[in-house]
Amino acid sequence: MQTIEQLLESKDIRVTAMRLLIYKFLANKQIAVTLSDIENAFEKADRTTLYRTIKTFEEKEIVHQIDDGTGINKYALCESGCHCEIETDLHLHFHCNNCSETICLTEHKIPQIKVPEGFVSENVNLVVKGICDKCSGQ
Amino acid sequence: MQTIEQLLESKDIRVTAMRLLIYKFLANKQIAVTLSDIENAFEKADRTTLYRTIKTFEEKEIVHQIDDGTGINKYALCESGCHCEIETDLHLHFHCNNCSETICLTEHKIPQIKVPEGFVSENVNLVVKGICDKCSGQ
DNA sequence: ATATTTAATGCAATGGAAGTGCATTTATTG
DNA sequence: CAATAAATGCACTTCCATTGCATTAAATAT
Repeated sequence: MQTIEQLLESKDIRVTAMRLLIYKFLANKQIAVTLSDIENAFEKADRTTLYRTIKTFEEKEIVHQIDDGTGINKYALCESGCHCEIETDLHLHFHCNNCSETICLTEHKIPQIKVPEGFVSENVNLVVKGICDKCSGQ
Repeated sequence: MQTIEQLLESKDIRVTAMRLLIYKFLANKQIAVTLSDIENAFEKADRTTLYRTIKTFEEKEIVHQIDDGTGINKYALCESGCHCEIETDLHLHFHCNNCSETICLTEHKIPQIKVPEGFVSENVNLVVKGICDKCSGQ
């Protein structure tokens, strides 16, 4: 079990108080969050810092960005074993039309998609929209 | 073979010069277009008109909106037999990382996606990114 | 330990795209 | 031809993403 500090260092990310806080915030969330979500959680911090922290995490593959079709970028921590850079490991995301939450369905891998002759597939984005378990249970 | 006028009327859309032009513009494109693309093609027209025309077409199921992950909405004419409102008929889209064009792969239907217990799937968005046939042929 | 260098943070501003309210023009109906 | 309804054009607004630059904090070299 490695500490967050060790994890960041192993990815060549300098450890700062802000980064630790943001990491912990993401770790506590089960859902993908927007920059605004983070902003609201850290009102004392500047939005640019939060933005750049997330971008750093993304580059270093600590988080992955999710485009769930709402037009607003969301982010979620990569899990251990989440090789988001490898095509065959992509999981899908579920966006709830009721509560607007976006959830990583990590265990649901995206099936191999065939593309026509001449096309080269590098990446796949799959978002299922509907009603999530919490909302459908009402 | 019905005329564009007849098509629009059959969908309860009033025929105007602008709408005919925009329809023809879309029909001539093999790729999905952004509002800016349309704007550039019709510099004399107001952006709002183009925007609302596209929205009208979308509501009446003349075009479908595509979210290809670039953050910019794109639109493409529905083909005959493109029942974009029916989940099982969804086709996938291909976004070229080289030329940034987005193409409807109408013949490629999206496989049935299983979601966990309690989740209700209403809609699926699948975008494959990579290199398109034109760019890979270089 | 201190100077030097490098990276992180904060502030201000910009730009792109989506969307809305209202006045005006154009088309449709009585 | 008058009355009504919809389409168009203009002016804004809002929201989010992104960048430049000055400042502060951290890491490295001396």
